[in-house]
This record gives sequence, structure tokens and C-alpha cells, in this order.
Amino acid sequence: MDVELSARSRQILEAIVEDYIATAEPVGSSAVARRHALTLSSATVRNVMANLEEMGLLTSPHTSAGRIPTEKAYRFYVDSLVALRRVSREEKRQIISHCRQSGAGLSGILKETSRTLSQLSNYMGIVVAPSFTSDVFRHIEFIRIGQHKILAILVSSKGAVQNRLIETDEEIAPEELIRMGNYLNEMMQGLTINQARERILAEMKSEKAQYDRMMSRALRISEQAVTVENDEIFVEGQARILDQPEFSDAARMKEIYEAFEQKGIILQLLSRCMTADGVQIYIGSETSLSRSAGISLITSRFVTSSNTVGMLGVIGPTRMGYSSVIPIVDYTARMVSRLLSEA
Amino acid sequence: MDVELSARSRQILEAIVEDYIATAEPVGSSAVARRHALTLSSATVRNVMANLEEMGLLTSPHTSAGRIPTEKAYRFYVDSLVALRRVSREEKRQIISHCRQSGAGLSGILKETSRTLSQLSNYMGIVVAPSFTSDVFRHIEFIRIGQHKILAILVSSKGAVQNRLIETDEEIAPEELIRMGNYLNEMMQGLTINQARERILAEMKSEKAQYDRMMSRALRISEQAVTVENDEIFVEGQARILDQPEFSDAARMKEIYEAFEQKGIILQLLSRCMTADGVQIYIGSETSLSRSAGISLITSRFVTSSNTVGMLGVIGPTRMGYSSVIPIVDYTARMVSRLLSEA
DNA sequence: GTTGGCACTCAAATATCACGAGTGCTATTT
DNA sequence: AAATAGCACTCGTGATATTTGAGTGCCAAC
Repeated sequence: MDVELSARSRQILEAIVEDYIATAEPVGSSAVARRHALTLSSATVRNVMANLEEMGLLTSPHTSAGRIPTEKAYRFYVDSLVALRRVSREEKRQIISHCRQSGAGLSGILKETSRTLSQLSNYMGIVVAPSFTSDVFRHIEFIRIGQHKILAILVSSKGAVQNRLIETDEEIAPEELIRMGNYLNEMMQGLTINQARERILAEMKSEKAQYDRMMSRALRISEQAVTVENDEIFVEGQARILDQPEFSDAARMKEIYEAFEQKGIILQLLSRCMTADGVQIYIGSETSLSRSAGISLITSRFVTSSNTVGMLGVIGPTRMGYSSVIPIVDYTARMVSRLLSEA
Repeated sequence: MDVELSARSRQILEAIVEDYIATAEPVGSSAVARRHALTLSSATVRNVMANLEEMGLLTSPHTSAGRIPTEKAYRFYVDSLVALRRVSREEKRQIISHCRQSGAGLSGILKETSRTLSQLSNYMGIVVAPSFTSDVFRHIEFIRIGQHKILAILVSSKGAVQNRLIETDEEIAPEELIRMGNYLNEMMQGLTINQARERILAEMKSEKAQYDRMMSRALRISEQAVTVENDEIFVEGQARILDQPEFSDAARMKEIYEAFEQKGIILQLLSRCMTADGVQIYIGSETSLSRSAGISLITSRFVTSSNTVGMLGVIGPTRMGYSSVIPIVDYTARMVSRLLSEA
């Protein structure tokens, strides 16, 4: 698919893409000739543009308008044209300080990161927390809330906390809760939450559990506790998307917002990014988000000390400022990885 | 300010307000005469409308258009005209079932409630969690995460959980953590989190604390743990606001979204609602939200077993369906109160 | 191969016009 | 005196031309 292009064609394509990114309006031959200070006349540029159109890199909304890049052009642009900007000192400062200032544990850091991404990119920031279930178990605690209610608190070795309210049929004495806790803490030592869950299910079937009342009860309750919800997702800066001119169309916007209210969609979308290293870029239909919407996605994964991976990135229109957003995402992912590995 | 109006004027005003709520378009005299099946001619209605305009209850966007209600008219409408609809069986079912299904403790319930409010009203649902700090202390737990990192978990008697990562200068032995926990748990028994905080600060100054190393350290750490963040706020259904015709204007929308990203604004806005009982209604500029935006707010507070209060409600355009939203908010607040009091 | 020139296209901007919903006023009816 | 009918007037809306100009494609000339 990577077409051979002459140096000049590439230059012109680059100019068109960048112009369009800047203005969101179809760019014409003369604009390219002028702005880019090539020693070329508009007529020549026209010829080249006609070529590029034939190759499926440009389209014109109608005959007498300028041309706009196709998805293919963006792809080509990010693959081989874009000159990545450096992350400025100020941007670095913001990324780092925002990470640090948030004292509220993992969730806090990630939420803040999401906001930072949004601020720096002027698009939507998005962070998917590392899957809690593949994190290493650290501690479980039961706290009696009401007669038939127990709060189970589950802590991972990274300091992520999940809590769950559990209803019990019978009342459970405080001493028993403590014993249950001790028993389970020992049992799950060193396992990931996922493994712990399997272990519990296995134990429940064991012979011993059939006779030991306390044990069977403990297992039943902890099984609920360990069945944690979906991963956390942080999306910030939804308002910013309104800055983009092509989103003035309210109907389209609504589509996107609604997509984001069902976080499931995002998760599915992002799960693929988890496997690959480095910055991933999905353009338009590659995102498999609502086909029509012209959305692009730039992501990178980050890792934690316990080798679980999360995902962060930016969502914006296809014509987003790749040259600055890509480095920002990259840098942020590195910083978050480093910060979380310190622990 | 409550103007005396003849029965007929009131009828007509009501008709206009309701028509406008339904259609979002200026309503003319003949429309009122026809639709409302009053035995009146349009001319008569016109006279009355001219009156109402003089009294500041109506305005016309331009001479040859119909009239639209002013804020004052909405105020009058909700104060003395509106016929509240009953909450339908189906709506009740939804409210209750959504509350119950969410197993994830207090946060889960409130988040789900916020979503339900949005769904039923077709506007934006909003819930402010009861202030954690005035909740009764139940349990504190310290968990060692890294060499110099301790995770403090604080549980209230209602099952709300707050956790906080604390950095320590020196390493603390596991046994000491347990002793610290026991000591603090005993000390704070029966106090609210707020009181507990004060108690800790007082103890830190006491003579005993100066000598007992463990104790002073425990106090220092727990002081951080007890200093919890802002209250939680849940806002759902932001996409729905796009359904409203008057929000087709993207600029105005943006204002609102941005207001909601800084949750502080909402908190401030809602803190007044905390004191009063029953459903509170704020119309347009009464909300002291971005002055121009034409936003209304319907809220009610809910209480918990430990007598802390939270706030829930709906945000929409001034011309929102008061007759159905008010009862929904009212009912939801009652249900949430009941649910939280059971615990 | 590059360029200037020219005819052509078509969306968007502007102008024109008729329509009709709605008003305010006044004369008339009840 | 209150309600109504009648009428002239206003003004936004939508339909229909008309103009404008940015942009193209192509060809002949350099």
C-alpha cells in the first residue's frame, strides 16, 4: 500500500495535509504554491494534485473546491511525512507536575493524567487503568457495616483499591471476620487477583471446605469480593471537542458522546492497543468507531512495577495535530510508566 | 413579587408556558385560543398577552412573532400554576431497580442514580455524595505498599471508602502498623470523621504524644489519612442536552460543559440546596450559572442513616418539563434516602 | 516538464419577492 | 365595560434568481 512518490509529490502532499489540519478547509492549488514557497506555479501543483487524487490520497468535495486529504493520506502522512515536534519544556513540566500533585492513589494519578492529556492536546484525553485483576494481591479486609452487610476491601500491591458491599444470609461475628481475613490473606499471598479467584473457586470444591463451616463461608464471601468490576476508564476534556469546527454538526457530536457514555465501546476499541509497544495511531475507519465520524486515536500503553499494562491516549478528529500530539502521548506514557514503577 | 392575576390570565399564561415547553417556539395568540379550547377569540387572548408582557412575564423576540415566557413567568408557573404529574409505575420501577442492582457500595448507587435521573428526565442527572467528613467513622486500616509507602483506608459507617497513599520518611514495621491501627480505631470509635480529625490534631499536641514515638507517628500519618478530598459528584447524560433545540448553538453548549468539568462550580452552586428541605427549583439566573445560558436546576437533598445529607437533581434548559421532572426528583430523593437509611 | 492562459463549474453569498403568522389598534357588538 | 371582529402593518421565513469567485482541467507555448 505504501505508494512510491516523488520527492515533490510528497512535499505537496505534506503541505496539503498540514494546511488542512490548520484550517479545516479544502486547500487549493494556488494556496499550496504560495504558502509553501515552492518555486512552482499553481498549474504545476494542480497536475500533481490530480495525480494524488487518482492515487486515492485526496478528494474534492465538489469540482470547484480545493482538495482534502483522505484517510489514506493521513496514514501516509503519519507513516512517512510528519516531522514530530519536540515536547516543550513547559509541556514536560505540566505532565510531570500533574502526575505528582495528585495524592489520591492510582485513580487520582490516572484521572489527572487524562486531564493533562486533554489540556495539552486540546482534544479528548483518555486513560484506561491497568487491569486490576492481573495485579498482584496484597491484602483483603472485611468490615462489618450492618447486621447482614460486610464491606470487603481488596488492595493490590500497586495500591489500587476495590471495595464491594456484600450481603450475607446470617450474621457473622467480628472475631470470625478477622479469622476469615487472616485465612484468606495467607492463602492469596503472592497470587494475582485473577489467580486468587481461581484458587478460591478450586478451594470451594475441595473436601475440606465442605466440612469447615468458617472456611466455606469465607470462600463464598471472598469469591464475591474478588469478582471486581470492569476496569476504570478516565475520559476528560469532552468540551474541547467542540472547539473543532467540523463538530459544529450537533448530530455527529451526539454520536460520539453517546459512544463514550458506554465505556464498554472504548474498552473494546483499546484492547488491541494493549499488545503493541510504542505509540499506536488509528485513523478514521481504523478506529472502527462509528464509521462516519472521522475520528482518530493516538495511544500508547504504560506499564507498572508489577508488569500490568494500561493505556492512555488522545481522541480527536482525523485532522488532528499529529505532529504535536504524538510526542505528547509518547512522553506522557513514559512518565506514567516511570512514576508507577517507582512504587 | 407574586403578582395578582385573574383566573383567565393565569390560564393563558399556563397555556403559553406549556406550549413553549413543548415546542420551544414562540407561541402566538391564535395558537393559545385554539389549542386551549378556551371559549375566547384570539383578539381577546392578544389583549391579555399584552398585559402579561407589560408585567414582565412574556417577551417577543420581534414584533411579528409569538411570545415566549420570561424567567419570571417560569417562576410563577412552578410556584402556582404547574400541575405536577404523577410518577408512573414504570418510572418508579426504574428508579428502584437501578438503585438496587448496583452492588458497588455507595459510589455505585449514586452513580447509577445519576444515570437514572438523566434517563427519566431526558436532561442531565447530577448527584453529590453526602460529605464523607460528617459521616461516622468505622474503621481505619494501614497497608504497606512500598518501603516508604503506606496505603491508608478509611471506612465510614455507611460503607463509603476513602483511600490515600501516604509517604513516610522512615520505614515502618508491619507489627507497628497493626498497633497503630488498633490504637486509632479505638480512639476514633463513634466519632464523625470531622471530629476524629479534630481529636487527632488535639492529641498531637498532648504531652503524651511527645514521648510516645509510635503514637506520635500514628497521629501524623492518620492526620493525612483523615484529610480527605472533596466530595464526590456524579454527572451523567451530558449527551442528552444536545437533544434540546436551543442547544444547537455550540458556543453556549461549550460554556456549560466547561462549567461541569470544574466540579467546584457545581458544588458551590449546590451547597445552598443542602440546607432546605424538599424540592428546590432554580430558574435561569437564579442558578448563578453562566448568566446567559438559560439553565434551570431542580434538586432535592437526601439523607442517610447517619444524618449526613447529599444532593441530587436534574439540570436542563429553563424550558424544561417541570411537571414531570419535579416529581421524579422528589421521588428519587425519597427512595435514595430510604435505601441509604436501611443500612 | 513547466507554465500561462482560458473556458468552465459549482458552492456560497447576495438579492428579490411573496407569504403568512402575528401584532396593535379601533370600531362594533354584547 | 368587556369581548370580538376587522384591518392595516410588521417582519421573519422560505423559495427562487443572480452574482461572484475560488478552483479546476486542459491546451498550447516556452
